[in-house]
Amino acid sequence: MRKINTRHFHRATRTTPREINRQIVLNLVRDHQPISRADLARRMDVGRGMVTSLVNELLAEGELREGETANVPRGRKPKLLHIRSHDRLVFAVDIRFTRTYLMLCDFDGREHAVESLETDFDPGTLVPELAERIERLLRVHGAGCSCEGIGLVVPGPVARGTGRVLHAPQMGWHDIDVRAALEAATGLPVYIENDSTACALAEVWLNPHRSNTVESFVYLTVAEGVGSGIMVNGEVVRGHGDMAGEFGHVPLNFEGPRCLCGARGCWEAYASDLATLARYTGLELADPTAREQLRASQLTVAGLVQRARGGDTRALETLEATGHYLGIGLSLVINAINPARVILDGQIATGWDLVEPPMRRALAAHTLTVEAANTPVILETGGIHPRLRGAAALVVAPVFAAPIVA
Amino acid sequence: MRKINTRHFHRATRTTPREINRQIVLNLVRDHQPISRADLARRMDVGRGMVTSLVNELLAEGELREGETANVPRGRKPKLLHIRSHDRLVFAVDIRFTRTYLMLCDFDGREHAVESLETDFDPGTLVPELAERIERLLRVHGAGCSCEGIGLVVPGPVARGTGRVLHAPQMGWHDIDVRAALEAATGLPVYIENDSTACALAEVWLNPHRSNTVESFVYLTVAEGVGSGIMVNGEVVRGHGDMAGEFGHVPLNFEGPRCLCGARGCWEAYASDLATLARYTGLELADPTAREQLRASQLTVAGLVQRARGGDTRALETLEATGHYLGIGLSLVINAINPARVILDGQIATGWDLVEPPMRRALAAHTLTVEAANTPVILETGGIHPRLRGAAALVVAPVFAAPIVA
DNA sequence: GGCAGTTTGCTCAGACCGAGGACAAACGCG
DNA sequence: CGCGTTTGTCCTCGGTCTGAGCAAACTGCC
Repeated sequence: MRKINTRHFHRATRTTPREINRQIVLNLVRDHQPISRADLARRMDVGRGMVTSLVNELLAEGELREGETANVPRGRKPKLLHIRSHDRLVFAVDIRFTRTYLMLCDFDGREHAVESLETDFDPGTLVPELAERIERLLRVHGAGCSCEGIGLVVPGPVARGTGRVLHAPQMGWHDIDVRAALEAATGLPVYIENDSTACALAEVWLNPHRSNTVESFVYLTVAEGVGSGIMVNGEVVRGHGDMAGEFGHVPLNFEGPRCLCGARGCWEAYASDLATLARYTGLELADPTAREQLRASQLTVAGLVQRARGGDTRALETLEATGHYLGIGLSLVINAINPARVILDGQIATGWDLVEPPMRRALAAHTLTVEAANTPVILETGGIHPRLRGAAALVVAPVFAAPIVA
Repeated sequence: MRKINTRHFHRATRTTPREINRQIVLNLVRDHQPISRADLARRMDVGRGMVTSLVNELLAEGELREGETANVPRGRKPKLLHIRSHDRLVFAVDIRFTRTYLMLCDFDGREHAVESLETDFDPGTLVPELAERIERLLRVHGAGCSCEGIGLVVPGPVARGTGRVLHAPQMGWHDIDVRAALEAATGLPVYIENDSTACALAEVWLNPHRSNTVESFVYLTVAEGVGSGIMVNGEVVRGHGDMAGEFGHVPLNFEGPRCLCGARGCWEAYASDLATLARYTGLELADPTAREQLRASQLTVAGLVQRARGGDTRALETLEATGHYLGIGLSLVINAINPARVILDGQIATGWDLVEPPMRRALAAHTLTVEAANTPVILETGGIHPRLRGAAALVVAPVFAAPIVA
């Protein structure tokens, strides 16, 4: 139940019903392809005549494609409809601290080519290099195809209106307009979003397996830090200053250990991979030299899981502690948002059988109902890097999104 | 950008544009009344002809009312339009632990009559008594008026689909269907919601003063416990199991003091009125006899504020500590949701000048940007009980809500 | 009082689109 | 080949927006 904003609203015109039904057809084809016109008419509860008219429009626009005819036991054989996806290309770019990843994929998110490069923190160097690679990939793989745009994922909050990167401490970026720069350099439309939010969007827009009825979930990324993308009522939560989803820096214990952000007892300081490794090695997370030592040691959480499985009891205890803290942080997420599920991405997932029991115990202690405590946690198994999928989703989503009315 | 749910969607029909524009007219009149047809046409950017047609429909349905003619410097004088509100009555019912409040108001939320009764925990006794009082009030005050429905607010989560009260520990209710009972007893439509959510809804639907463009805020109620209603992207957050907004039981410090819910270090255990008083008196919150002692002492937070102003340094320190804990809890809310503002209701607001500085310091320490740390906190000054206004909003909102399409 | 200019509210033809029925095409089966 | 079934298209009808045109109402000025 939404209130109509009387300062900024979208009046219905003559063409509004068609825009709405057009998008419904598009989404029905996407979710049930291949599908016949008659089947669409049944699912939409309209006459076949209207479907014909809508489909013809979408075929003319190149959104749909008519495929083979189906074999049915009785009657005329239907011509099946598909989303036109194989010759529509999308670039996904994931800018990270160490390396920047670049994927060329089609409209279904199917990977065509992936490459990566060392991240240059200066946008003046990074953007031209990206543009050059994109142009080359398009020449090599994009024969006879159209390119719909570039999805760009950055490690920090992005201003929704302007597309400027507000704050990316890892890159040393403050209020940088990479989007406009890349758009100018390539001539393609660029969509930008912060990493966690993009992963949540990918879960909705580029996940062929899971049901589309889940309208609220939290996408949690546990790596050097803890990031989260929030989906509520079917829409991403960006917040007033585009700073929502910073669950990594909620205090679990305001008398706890120092976090990199300067505060005490942030969730990150307990449950991130760095925190887990620091606990195992006995190093102090807030100490820069200790962090350097940690990096040099080549120790990873995945390695810790292997050690634990190999009989290293201290590794096991460390992981169990991480599970406990993960549960306390999750209790906070669940008490706040009560999502239908939590999706977890990170190396910690490789040892989930070790981590989950203490996590569930902590969750049970800090949530109000058993249903909340049993909120499903789904491990991200994405073959493709989830963030690249998120970047691709940025380009795909606007095409299928519900029209804005009222 | 919302994805269309292909299992459950709302197709556009011939009448969809009119439904949309009808609601827009209704909302424009509500926000700018009194307003002329010509002015509506200008605001909507349509011809005056269409406005005439829409308005005639709304007049016939009794949603609008034609009032006096305006005095304008030039040209024909317009006939001004109003929402028909004075002869449309709404009952608001607020069921609380000690007493149950009952308000008769009009469609603008203007109070006509208020009364209260001792709360009987047995719905079999409470509902008939409510129905009797509602019938009597309608006889006395409702001459020539229609009654649009009853808004019912309860202290606990409500199942969105069925309207059953899932869990109201104060009342000893578990999975109780008060709504159906009251509907059967009165013959009026009953809308039910939990108290915090209803307060948030009232802020959107029954607040003539504040701008309607704020699409995300958190309504915080600090009393015996800490409750919260969350508004994000213009819609209330109920969560998957209708348990969202339980910020009161997020752990601030998992090694902290025991909370009534059984866990340790809940926000409630630090910042609720009971927690503040316990800290002042040195009593243990988790101990039932201490709680009884506290109740018997007649000490309130408002009283504590007076003592602090009178020079009681320990009262001042206690309030400042509460401010500190309030800030830590709010940092959590702000890191998670990043709302445009926080609305605060509770006795603690009477001493806000004492409480805010330590609150802001704690907020600054635990949020990532200065904008987030400076999130405005607005004190609820509602003359009418905010929860009664929330109950009334439940009846009013559906009339003005945007239609559901796609 | 009469006239010009302005604003409001209403009417009406035209265009767009959904609703629903009619019909040809395509196909399997006896 | 005819029958039944299913698909896809066509066409008319009615609801809604669109935009122009017009009468009504009002002020100010001559």
